Amino acid sequence: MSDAAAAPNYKKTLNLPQTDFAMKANLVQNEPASIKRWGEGDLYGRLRSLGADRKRWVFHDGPPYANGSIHLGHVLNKTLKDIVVRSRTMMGFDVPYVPGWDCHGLPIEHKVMADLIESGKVEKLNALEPDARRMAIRRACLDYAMKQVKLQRGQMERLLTIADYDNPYLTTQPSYEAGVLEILAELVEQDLVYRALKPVHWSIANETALADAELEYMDREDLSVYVDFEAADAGAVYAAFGVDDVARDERELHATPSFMIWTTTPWTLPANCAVAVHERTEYALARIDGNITVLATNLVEAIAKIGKAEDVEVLATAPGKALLGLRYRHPFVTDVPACGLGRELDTAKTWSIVAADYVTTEDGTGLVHTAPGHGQDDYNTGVREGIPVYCPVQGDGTYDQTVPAWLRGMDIWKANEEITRHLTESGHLYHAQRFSHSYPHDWRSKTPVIFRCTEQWFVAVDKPTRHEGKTLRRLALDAMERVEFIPAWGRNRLRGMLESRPDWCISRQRTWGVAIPAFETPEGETFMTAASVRAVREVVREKGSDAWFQMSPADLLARYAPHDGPAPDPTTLTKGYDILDVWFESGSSWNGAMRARSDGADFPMEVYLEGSDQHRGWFQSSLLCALGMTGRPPYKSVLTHGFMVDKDGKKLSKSKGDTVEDLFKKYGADVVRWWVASLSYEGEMKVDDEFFKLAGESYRKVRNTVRFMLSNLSDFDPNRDRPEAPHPASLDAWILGEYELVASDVIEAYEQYDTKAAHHHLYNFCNDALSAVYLAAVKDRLYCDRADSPRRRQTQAALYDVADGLCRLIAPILCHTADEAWRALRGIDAGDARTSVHAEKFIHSFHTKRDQAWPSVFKAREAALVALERRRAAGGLDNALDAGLVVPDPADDLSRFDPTDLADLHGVSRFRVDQSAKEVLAEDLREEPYGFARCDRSWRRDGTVRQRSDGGALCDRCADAMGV
RNA sequence: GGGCCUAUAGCUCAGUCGGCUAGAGCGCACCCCUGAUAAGGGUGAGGUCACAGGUUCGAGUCCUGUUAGGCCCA
Repeated sequence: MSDAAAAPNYKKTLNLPQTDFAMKANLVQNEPASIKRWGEGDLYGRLRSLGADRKRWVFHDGPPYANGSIHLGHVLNKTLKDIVVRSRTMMGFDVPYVPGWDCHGLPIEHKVMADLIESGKVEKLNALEPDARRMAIRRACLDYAMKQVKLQRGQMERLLTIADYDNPYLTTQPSYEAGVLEILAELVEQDLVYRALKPVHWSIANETALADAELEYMDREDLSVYVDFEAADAGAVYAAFGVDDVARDERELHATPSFMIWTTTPWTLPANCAVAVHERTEYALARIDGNITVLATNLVEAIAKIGKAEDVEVLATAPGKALLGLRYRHPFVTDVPACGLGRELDTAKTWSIVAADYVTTEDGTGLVHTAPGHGQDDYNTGVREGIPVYCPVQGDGTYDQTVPAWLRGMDIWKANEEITRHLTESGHLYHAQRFSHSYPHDWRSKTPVIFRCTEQWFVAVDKPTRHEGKTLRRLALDAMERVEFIPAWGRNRLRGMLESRPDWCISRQRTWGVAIPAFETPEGETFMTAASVRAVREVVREKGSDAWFQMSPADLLARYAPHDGPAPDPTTLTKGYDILDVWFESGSSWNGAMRARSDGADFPMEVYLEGSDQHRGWFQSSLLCALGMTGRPPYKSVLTHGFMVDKDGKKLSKSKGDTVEDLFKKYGADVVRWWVASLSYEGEMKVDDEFFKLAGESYRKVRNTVRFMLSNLSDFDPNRDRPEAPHPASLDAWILGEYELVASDVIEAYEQYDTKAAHHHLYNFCNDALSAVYLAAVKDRLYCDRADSPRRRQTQAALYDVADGLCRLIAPILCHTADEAWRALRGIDAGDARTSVHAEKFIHSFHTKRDQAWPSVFKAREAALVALERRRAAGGLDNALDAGLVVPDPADDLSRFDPTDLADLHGVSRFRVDQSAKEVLAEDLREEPYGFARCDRSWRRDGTVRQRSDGGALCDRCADAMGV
């Protein structure tokens, strides 16, 4: 009975772990096999066919823009969506998921035009008739967009997302375009669509409006002028500064004050209609070399210096708020036409002081020259205040006939000098100087662009709709109360934007999009009614939006029925060439994609899930479109996520870091998804190579845990070997109970879209409950018991159930690994593409009965492990199997448990309960007077160890297993 | 400049209605095992809860301000 005796090598007699499920995941190679298998087995189609008796839960994909490779933002968004879709499916819902792409719009047109210019084809193009030219551009755009869709689709599939990729919705599909025009018709019918002026960047050289992407900012030197606008009512100005008539007399303030403005575009002065101040800025009534003028207090000194003034005095100060409503006289204009289509004008406000919060005192005078026809800010102010949106500049850069005679027909750049000279002569000019600044230029002609008002189409948000007579804004604000926002602050954010948003400008002067089907009569009247839009819609439904560019007005209106109302003779009409804002298109997806495919059944959708930038974009455009047509919001819930930042929390630079494809190659999609699931997506998320490495390590922990379970089930057949339900005090009952707790936590987390919590619970279950506790404890019986011992089979049954349940729980996140593991567990043939964990439901419970005293066991265990560690540190007792534990049990909780189970739970050879003990005693079994020998096979110390017939020293259990 | 949001251990995150000594995991240190082995296990050290005020018997939590950062506007 000596430990040192040469004993047979028992390793081969153990039931050691065995599995084909590799420790090394090799995701880069194996994930594509899963994708292929899911495709061959038509997983998406099969999930739909499962859905016959399931409740439908419709997820609606926001369409990414079809341009370029997907980036980390797409990875985040698509992974979160996929986790939602897969988890809701496994909860037992029918969750269709139609992916979409936003295919129209400027970025694509821009790219295509740049390519055409580069390849020299643009000359040929320009020689074509306008419609033929537009069609040539459109064909090139469509071609480009389809390539991008194909590229992105492949990358999204590589991310292991499941969707109806063979049947996506594209904003270029005729049926989709018809759905867009349907909404437009509904809005037109309610008289919500109107035409009005709006400032745009305008290229004089090309006589066209430009988009932001077509601008290049270059330095330019302009004449900047400080101009005095004479007050219309001197007394009112003094009063605003608290200087009453008595005080004026006393201080001999008889001069008429002026308001001093500053501008770098003197050519816009003829269009001046107001002066803006900031309500909270302090303004001074100052005397500068005899002239009394109003300007921001903290700029008085600097401006006096610029004009080389010698005598400067601040007479009084007042907040900007006090100046509001004061009138002034334009230095050379006496009449402004009442222009500003679509809005009532308040002519009394022309040439008065108004408030604007963009006014600063960083440069200028603190009083901002406001020409609503020539600037975005100015325009917004003009619209808000009801002052004219006056634009006397024509497309060729010359003034029209509404300006003073000396300016008519003059080129605006020449006018800069002329106006300055005129102001000098009339005594309105305080100072003029050259000023160098960054100024937008036309990217093609390299000439400076101007802001100029053009006619655009708008959707009114403050006009009554047919839905209880409420305005779109009112409907939208009301809807905020009914929609669920995750996180909740999304509601406030959207509400704030809805409260302050202007009417929606839905037109663009472009080619790549759905044309606004407006006609013009020979008299210059616009013809667009609900019926005419619907007539065109029917043509578009069949032939696509190309029809607008290919067909005559008469053919486009062929479906226009007489009872639709009087219409102009179609043969006299000409077509308009504005296209719809792409946000109007994507905002119609609930109709053009989802309702169209379900006969109207899939509305409203359960959830929209996009980045927080979409509060301004898709969440809002979808909401307005849906409310306008149906009176209802298109979604029940809005879920938003934040953006990626670098490891220091700074904005992510586009050029830095790995591409998405690099990530798939370096880590595999499951690791990337595991990382995404761990993020606090509601805020900013830090991204760095280091985090993917960490995610890889924690992924491996999960994978190894699953692998260990699988490897101990190689000889287990659940149909053949499953015993009765485990005893409540057994380890197996404990782990099944733990599984049920984690399943409940994880499923609840999925329900609440809390991927981080799901990730956390899953990882901790693998790491703690399984790896550190249960699997460590049951190793001995799995390895050393007779293969078919009831105790071993009991544990295998628990392992099988837990592995089965766990594979399902991780499936929405680790969709490749889960399927691979689950198939290994079930022994599914590699060629069988029709079986997948993703078609299964979550397992909530095994109806396990657990002993109430388990918490006491783990409380005692904590103390016992500390005692054991102390004993080890004291020296001589390194191997826990040489140790025994004597544990106090004052409440008599532990006696119901099997001492062997408890010993296994602590990794020791013997566990004894002593009700009277005060503290845990870790004893060295080698010092036992009776001699606790070590079993050569199980390495445990046990009173039953004896020399056996095969020459080894074995415990009874091992002797039985060996049959000796 | 405005709206919305974020800040807790070296890192990623919990922390409910304001209430015991602020918790996990990773990492780190030390140790064990060598029959999960490019694995597994144990113990331990880490925090002025961004900063400054305020409310309260009591504040990580509520209020105000500041700083840093993000999204959207301007």
